[in-house]
Amino acid sequence: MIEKSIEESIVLSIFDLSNQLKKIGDEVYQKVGLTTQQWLILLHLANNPNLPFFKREKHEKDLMASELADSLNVTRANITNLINVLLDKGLIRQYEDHDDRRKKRLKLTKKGVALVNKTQPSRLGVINFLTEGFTKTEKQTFLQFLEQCMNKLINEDEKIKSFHKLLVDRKG
Amino acid sequence: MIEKSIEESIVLSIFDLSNQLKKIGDEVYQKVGLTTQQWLILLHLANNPNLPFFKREKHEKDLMASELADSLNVTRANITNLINVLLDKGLIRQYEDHDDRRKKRLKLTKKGVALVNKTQPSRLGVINFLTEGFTKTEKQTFLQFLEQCMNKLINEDEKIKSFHKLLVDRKG
DNA sequence: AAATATAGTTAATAATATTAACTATTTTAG
DNA sequence: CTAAAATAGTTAATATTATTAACTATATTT
Repeated sequence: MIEKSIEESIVLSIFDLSNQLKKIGDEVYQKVGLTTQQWLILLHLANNPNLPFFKREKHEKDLMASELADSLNVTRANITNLINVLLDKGLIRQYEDHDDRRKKRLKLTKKGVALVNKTQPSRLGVINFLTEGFTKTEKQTFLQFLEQCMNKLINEDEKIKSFHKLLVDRKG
Repeated sequence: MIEKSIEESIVLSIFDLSNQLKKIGDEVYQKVGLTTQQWLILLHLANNPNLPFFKREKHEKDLMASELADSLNVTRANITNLINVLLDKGLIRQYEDHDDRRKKRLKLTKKGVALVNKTQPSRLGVINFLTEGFTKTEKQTFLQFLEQCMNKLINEDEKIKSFHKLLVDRKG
């Protein structure tokens, strides 16, 4: 019998919640012909300051595909495909970086900006509805908690893998 | 320019964190030939009390495929595939419900139980490491927060869709 | 100057999941 | 009590989402 644990409950709930949010997101964005991943790219190009990516690192210049790959935790090849869809739809445009001609930087078009602006109120409406009833302090603690988890996952990679070695070494 | 919002930061962080956790999970479970989804099924069949599913509803009898589909938020057809892999690996077994012959109930085999037990310490090790440094009270508040979000997503479906109608109705 | 690294793309393919159609059984409603 | 609807599971075809590996072009390092 596995024991109750707040910590495991939290992690499993985060998983579940993220899943549900993604499902709902997919349903909504489907109406404008996008997937949640494509949508996230638009949010990045809109410089949404609430994205964890922008909390980790500041960006002066427009983003490029490899930075999006980093943030979304997928391959560059995958980003190429996602970007092509957004280009086709005229939501973003691409231009070459004059300082480094390997790089292509990405920017929302007017149409892209308009779409983000149009959807932002209903996005925030849902988000505020979901999270209402907690104090600002509680929410801040909550956010710190999430950010700590993320930092550890990113910066203490080796420590985490050491836990898993227990599993693999004495297999069977 | 999109404004800073704790609430949006939280939601985007949950998304990001879940993603990272899934990636790490996939890496680890790959070593025993499983995916994160297959792993989650094992956790369900082990009656892990920390799964949101078991907090929402109590289950006396062994689970069946359609209940897993509910919990994982995927189609039954998908569960059939996932289950077949686990059956092939001898980690679970299936038996017919005598009261309702449409139903097939699922159970961990000895091998399945052994695998869950073997991996639980390293899973909990990582989880405790990630979440350390917060008080029990803070963690409880956090969990309540997550559970509130989930409840609203599940029970107040219509309210949420009403936000999105803003988006679709005045399209363009 | 040569070797290595970075950015992006392409083609083939893997994985993950969905839809639709079907069988079998049970429940509901007239 | 029967006909219709609902539930459980499966199968086959397909969609989607993502990865790997090989490649070009450019920049950086040694």
